[in-house]
Amino acid sequence: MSPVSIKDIARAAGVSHSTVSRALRDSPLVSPETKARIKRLAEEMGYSPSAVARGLVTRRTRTVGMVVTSIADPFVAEVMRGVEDAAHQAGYSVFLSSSRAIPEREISVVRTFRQRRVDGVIVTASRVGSLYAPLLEEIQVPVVLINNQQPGTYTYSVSMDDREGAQMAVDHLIQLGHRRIGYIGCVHREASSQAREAGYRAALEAHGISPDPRWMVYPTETEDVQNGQIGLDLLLALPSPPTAIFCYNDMTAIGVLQRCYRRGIRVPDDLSLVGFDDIAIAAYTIPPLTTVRQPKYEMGYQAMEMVLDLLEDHPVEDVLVQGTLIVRDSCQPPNT
Amino acid sequence: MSPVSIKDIARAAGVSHSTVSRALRDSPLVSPETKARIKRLAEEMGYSPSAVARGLVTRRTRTVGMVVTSIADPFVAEVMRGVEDAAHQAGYSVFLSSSRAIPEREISVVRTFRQRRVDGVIVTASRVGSLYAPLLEEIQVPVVLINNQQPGTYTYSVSMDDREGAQMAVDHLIQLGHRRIGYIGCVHREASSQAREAGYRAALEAHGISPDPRWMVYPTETEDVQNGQIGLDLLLALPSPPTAIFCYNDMTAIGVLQRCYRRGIRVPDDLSLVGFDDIAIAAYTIPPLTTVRQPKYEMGYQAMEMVLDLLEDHPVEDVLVQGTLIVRDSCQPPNT
DNA sequence: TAGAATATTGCACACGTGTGCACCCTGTGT
DNA sequence: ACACAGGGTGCACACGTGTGCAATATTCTA
Repeated sequence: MSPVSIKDIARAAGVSHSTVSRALRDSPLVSPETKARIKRLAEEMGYSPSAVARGLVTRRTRTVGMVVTSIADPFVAEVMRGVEDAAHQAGYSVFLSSSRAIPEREISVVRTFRQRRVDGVIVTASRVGSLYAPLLEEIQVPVVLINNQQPGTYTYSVSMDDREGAQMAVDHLIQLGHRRIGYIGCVHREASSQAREAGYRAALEAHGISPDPRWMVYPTETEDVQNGQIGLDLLLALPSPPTAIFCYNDMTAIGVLQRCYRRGIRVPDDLSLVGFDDIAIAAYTIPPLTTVRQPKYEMGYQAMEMVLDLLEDHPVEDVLVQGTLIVRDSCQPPNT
Repeated sequence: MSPVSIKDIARAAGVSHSTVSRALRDSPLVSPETKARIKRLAEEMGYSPSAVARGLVTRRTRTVGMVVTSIADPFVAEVMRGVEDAAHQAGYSVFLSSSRAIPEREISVVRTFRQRRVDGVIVTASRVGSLYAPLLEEIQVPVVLINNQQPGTYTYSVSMDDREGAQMAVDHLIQLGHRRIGYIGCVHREASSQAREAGYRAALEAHGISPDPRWMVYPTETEDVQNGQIGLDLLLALPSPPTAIFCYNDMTAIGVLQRCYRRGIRVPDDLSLVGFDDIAIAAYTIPPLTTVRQPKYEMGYQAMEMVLDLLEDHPVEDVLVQGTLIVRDSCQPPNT
């Protein structure tokens, strides 16, 4: 009925449970013969050590909690892959919870992780709510934030160099000959959107182009795709509309693509487009999307490694990763 | 340093830890006054009950393990959302692990879950490996398989009616006037691909069309997108190629779309296309994809609910969910 | 051969929580 | 005054594992 414990094995082997415990952990204190006998017995009896009992006494659960705003987000999914791989490799398990950016849910998620005595927490939330930060302090375990630097005693971060990435993207458009370039931002991720806009401006200014304020639009939809659709309409309504658009992210670019299709605008012939993130489908849009790749998997992997380092009191410092420009087919020189 | 326990509270309140335990669980055995006092104290001292200690004594961890083949799969992501929501609502937490269809990894994942003493397991693996099934039996907790019926004492399933869904899809094409309809299958998900093919044949036969064996192709790539690309080439090489194609799933259809774009074939003008799954991007492809929706979120939600029912010894039976035809813009009557 | 060093093993406690049972105290009924 | 009921509380044990220390058995040294 109930699973076999070391006591059961001890009884069967005619030794104390301490000896069994030591034997199974390969302690040198146990004679080779009894060790072998005990191990064989454990195998036969189908013994599976209880991580929960072990966690209770060692005060380490070998567990991390991962909070995301949306499980279905393709960006987040890649990060999760990285986290899970690194965790698995180190013998850790990961709890997954989504906060959906709902305050009460954020609270309950963090509280749950605390009760579960996770050894660390990894957060992939574009926006760490105001009441969220103190919560994370309270949990008393290492916290690593992805793409969200925050001042805090226990919180560290691995994040993307948004500014630099954006600059690369826009620079690419300028090299192709574009001069009027739009930017469709995102109001819900203020920090990163600002940083990308800064990179956008820097690229333009580096080439002596002074950005027209009307080129930068910030639709307020919650769905990125819709932001792209609306953003395109906004930009095309301008007296002399941009010949190229840099989008906050790939989903936004997909919205633009969609709207172009509806309006009969050809990409890249009539309009060039570059995205951000390089999510999986970006390679399969029509046309395939030129974009700035964030090393999502690696970011997740590194975040988990940071947690592990933190747990072993190794010195750790925040990580800033660089993006890569992935040139596909959504850009070409302006046609006039 | 170490978190406060009920013993600490007991000391502060001048009572035994038993009383604290009872007070915090709202036992009627404790007088209202002491109960209030203890609760206030617990609050002040920042008490957070240890789920691991509780799990040890109650022999219930309020935890489930979720195994998926790939975390990044958009289908899986939606299922996970459902599982996590239902779990959260019931006060359960979910461990996430990916098996990547690697046998040794599958073993290690299941073993880990067992050690963690999860109360149940949910598996979303298109293919439950041969050595996988006995493993799941061995774990001694309820197991719910998604889209993968398996005979087994402890395993239940919630799955999609592939045959019916496929039939709807193909019927739709026939109604539009198509007579030569292709099917691009998937060799790596044998069961579901066969079922969808069966639905495809049934639809054709119901309309007196006897399917040409050459209309059904099974590329062997591991990536669905590539299967679509190759599948299209195969079908178009036929003497009189199909005017419409039913794809194993949306990613396959996206591959077809991609290839059509390369080859200058217009969808739906020159070729009609229908997918399967209705993953999020299906609404944003160019053109938006007509497809059969699987209620992914609901399937995950139900799977979790089944686990909960099983844990309370409620009678449970396998679930077969029906798909819905989502008509978008990738189909139209044949143009000759 | 005695004493000491060493190799094995068991005892007992700890981790934090839940719970059956015994105990105490107070109030009530006769 | 006594018996009894019943509410409130503490004792003690359990859950499964890890570990310091003592105890025992074995081997080595002089």
